Amino acid sequence: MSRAETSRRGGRSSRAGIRDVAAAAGVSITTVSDALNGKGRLPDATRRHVREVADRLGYRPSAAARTLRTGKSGLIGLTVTTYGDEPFTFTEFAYFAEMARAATSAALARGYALVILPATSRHDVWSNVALDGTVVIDPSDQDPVVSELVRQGLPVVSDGRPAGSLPVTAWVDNDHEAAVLGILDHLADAGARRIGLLTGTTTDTYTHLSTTAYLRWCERVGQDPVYEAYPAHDPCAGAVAADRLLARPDRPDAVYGLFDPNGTDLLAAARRYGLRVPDDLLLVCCSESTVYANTEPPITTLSLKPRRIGTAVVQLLIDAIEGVDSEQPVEQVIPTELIVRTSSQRRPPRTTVSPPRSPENR
Amino acid sequence: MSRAETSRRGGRSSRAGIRDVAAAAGVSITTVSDALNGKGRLPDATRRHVREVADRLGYRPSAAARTLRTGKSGLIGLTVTTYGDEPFTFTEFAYFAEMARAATSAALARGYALVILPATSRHDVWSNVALDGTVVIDPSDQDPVVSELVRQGLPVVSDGRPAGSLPVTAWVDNDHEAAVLGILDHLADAGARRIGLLTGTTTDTYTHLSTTAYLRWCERVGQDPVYEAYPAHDPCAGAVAADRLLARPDRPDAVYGLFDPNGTDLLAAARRYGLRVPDDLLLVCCSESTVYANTEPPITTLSLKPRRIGTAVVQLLIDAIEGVDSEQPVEQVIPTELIVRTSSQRRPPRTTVSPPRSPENR
DNA sequence: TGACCATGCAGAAACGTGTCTGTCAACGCG
DNA sequence: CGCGTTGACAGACACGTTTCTGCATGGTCA
Repeated sequence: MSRAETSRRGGRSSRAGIRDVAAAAGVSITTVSDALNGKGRLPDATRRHVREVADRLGYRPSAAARTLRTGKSGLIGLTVTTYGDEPFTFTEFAYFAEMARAATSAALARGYALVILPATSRHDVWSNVALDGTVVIDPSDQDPVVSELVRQGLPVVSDGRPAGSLPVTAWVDNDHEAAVLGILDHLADAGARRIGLLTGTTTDTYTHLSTTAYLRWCERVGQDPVYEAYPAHDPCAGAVAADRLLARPDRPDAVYGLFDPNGTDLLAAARRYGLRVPDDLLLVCCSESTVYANTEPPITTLSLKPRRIGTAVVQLLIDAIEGVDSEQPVEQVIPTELIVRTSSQRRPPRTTVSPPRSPENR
Repeated sequence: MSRAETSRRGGRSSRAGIRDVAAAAGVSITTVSDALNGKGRLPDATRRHVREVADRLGYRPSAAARTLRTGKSGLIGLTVTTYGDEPFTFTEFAYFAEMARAATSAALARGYALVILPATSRHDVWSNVALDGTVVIDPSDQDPVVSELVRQGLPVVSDGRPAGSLPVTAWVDNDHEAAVLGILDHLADAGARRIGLLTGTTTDTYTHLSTTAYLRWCERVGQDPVYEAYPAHDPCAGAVAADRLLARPDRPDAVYGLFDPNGTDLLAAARRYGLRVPDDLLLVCCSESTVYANTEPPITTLSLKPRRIGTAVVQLLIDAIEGVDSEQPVEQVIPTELIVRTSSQRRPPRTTVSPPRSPENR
């Protein structure tokens, strides 16, 4: 007791520890711990007394000590794949921003916090933070980071179905093939005769699945594929690719762009070539941005529902962390949403096509 | 030694600890720690030997134990102000996304990781994570979180100059008054006779400083202020406010919008009223989005340079954490950048639009 | 040859918490 | 009255590091 008092380094500099609270309340360390965590069997009077003393001393339990003892840190890693020199692209596109935001909210609601980590990092950064689990966005084939984490016994949940035989604990994804087929059918219904695709050169599963779905659709309906691919992380390359697509001799009369900026790029290219949208060219792109509601004309977009994905990923991960053997499948598919606007309707109905939605789309 | 061996809970489940490495290498714990951290005075042979054994065992030091011992976690909190029910708005606007991205990169480069935390949270989330310091975006007046953190002795650096007497360690901001004055002068030079403002109803310093700068400019040049204010977090309200501004009897012939979506909203409203941009209406808005390079017409934007701000904030914070008494001032002002496009030039320069190239160019 | 220092390494004390084990008193019951 | 049981709490250990202190050894110099 007096030892606990004097073992403090003389000064009052250090924050109050559990020993100080115990001494001030006249009880033992065990009682303090039990009282604050609601664990043991204590009379309410003691519990209240200890809590009041702790508040008065401004006691905050040490997160490091708690983590060391319990083995749980309450931290979840959030990893995004990287392109080029920048440590990560994070929010090149609105998708990541929305997804990360939803994931953070969901984690917070269950008492966890998110740590942003780069996929390509030296081990020192990763091992410097105690994680309970990790969310991986779009893991690449044979991702070494994922393998290492799984080897350490940490749960890993991925946004995007893992390529190859990546041993993730669970994953969440859209049905990209169904989404692309739906869009192509939608465009064909609107009168498109030759549908082009603006796609990427990267090998992630989203690009791959979408492109092969397009190719298979073309084969089925007997249309020659018309597409341009470009490195998706380079916005300038996107504008150039959009221009090239509309400059082709076999110019498409409808285009689906896989990436967020494709809409404005295609619109600008169409203007350069004197093509009217939707009269001469139908347009759809995959985007989470609200700007496409106010462009001239408004552009039909496919939403991957990143909010729902981010939430689902975190729920799955925390369930795995806390050992809740959820009976749900470890693979979860989130439906996409096609927001139909003027750009994909050859004969725009004079009624408001999409009812004025509230900003809150749940 | 044999005790360390048998004290492991029998199974091989647990990860290898420093004791296991020491035993396997035939040295003491001290030697292992020194060898891996490059601390003590050891012959290179021993150092190499220990490192090799550690690698072979897949040894990863426990971040929790290290944090508990050293008092440094390598974690930096990132807090953004919240509106309404959602835990935070994070990336309502591209600004936050860019800023957070730059901050993460800068932190990673110095061996730190960022933890996303909400400003309005119960203490349990905050005290569950051991932070070395915190970045606060746009702290509100008398922010209780900031006060609490400072009281605990943690460095706090804010993005946005702190309102009131908030005791932050340092802050970084733009010179918003100068930026607004520069835009107003730019618009006046382009021939604007009556400049309107689209502003917010919130009380953050950005909105406040920008609005007062506008009002003072109006007073100086003898123009009646023409502005509409709306809750900036509600995108629908922004569209409505833009419409209202252009529907006024004293309709402005130039508008500056303080928030990111104002550009497209104003453009849509102008179209509704048959106003041509820039002939009938000059337009500038504050945005980090690249979509304004490809709108019709392209819109002049003011960039707050969030990348530079995010980097500067983190550098300042880590300097404070590591006790680098930087001789730099604790207040750092980042210059803004006006990206002049067609929408703010009454006589658009003869931009050589790339002519429709022949389809044959490969 | 003894004093002294540099070198290479081991032992043990923290860091602050959660929790297992155990003690002590009171109490019901035969 | 003896004894098992239960409630309320204290003591002590473990979590896995970092680091302070200290011991042995061998070489150098007076």
